[in-house]
Amino acid sequence: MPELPEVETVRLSLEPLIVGTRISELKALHASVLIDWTNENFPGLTAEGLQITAIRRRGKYLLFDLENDLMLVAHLRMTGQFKYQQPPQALVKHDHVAFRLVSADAVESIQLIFHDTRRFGRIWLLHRSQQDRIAGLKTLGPEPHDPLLTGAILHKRLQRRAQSNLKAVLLDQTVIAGLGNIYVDESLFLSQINPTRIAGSLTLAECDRLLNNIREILTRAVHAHGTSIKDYVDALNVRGTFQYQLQVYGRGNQACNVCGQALIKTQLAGRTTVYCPHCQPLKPLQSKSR
DNA sequence: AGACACCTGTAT
DNA sequence: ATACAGGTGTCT
Repeated sequence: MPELPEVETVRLSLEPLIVGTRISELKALHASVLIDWTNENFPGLTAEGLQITAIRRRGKYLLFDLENDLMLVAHLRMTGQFKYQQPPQALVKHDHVAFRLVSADAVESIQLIFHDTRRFGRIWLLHRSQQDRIAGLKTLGPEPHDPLLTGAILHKRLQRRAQSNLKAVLLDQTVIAGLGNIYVDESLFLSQINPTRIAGSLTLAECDRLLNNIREILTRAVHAHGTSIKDYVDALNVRGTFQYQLQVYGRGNQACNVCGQALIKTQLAGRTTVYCPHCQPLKPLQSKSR
């Protein structure tokens, strides 16, 4: 479920609650969800007893920095969720990893649960030096808001997969980090670019516009605390509200909010894709200029 | 590039 | 019973 805005919202909700706390217990309730690499190269190192010094985000990954150069890296995939529970509560179905945290003054006992119905999500415990072993993290493309990323650079990155569907290329995390099915469709709609085009066909001007609109959509979505269609909530069980601003995602066959024409629903790159055939024409309407 | 796999829940 | 879901890794 979660894309960049949802992961960022989880990060923002956790940051004031857990940074500075100490992990007193880390327990895997389902073995496959917690991947512990510390013993392979750093026998004896454990997360237990260590303080959480920061929580960062890279693409759709959450990075918890611990003392002693250890890290916890988490990916929520489709239905993963962190639950901050203070006081601690009884475990429920699909709770897979349980943290007990102790506040900096050692007074409060906090429970942090990784809960995931579909169990696609993962948490890695590793030393900083082992980060590159997470292939998806190592090969991650630029952050959409990286000031070094420009329309020209996006254009160049699209050229590397020039013959592929634009939709597929924007979903590729090695091209640009953090976009998923919702925000690709919304960004393309705002940019008036047809998702069925091949990536190599975008002009430099279109890449400038697209990057600006990706940033605009992601910024708005973070301000709205993400999109909650079904499962997604932040670490305090709060739903986002960006679903009320969606223009195309989930609106197949409905009327376009801009022109009133029926939105097209199709499959691209194996994913349901919705766009407006009038507002996102294959041939730009205004391309009379030269 | 595309199919399939990983899982479970929900809607039709 | 079948299709589909906010993601990604692997194998044709």
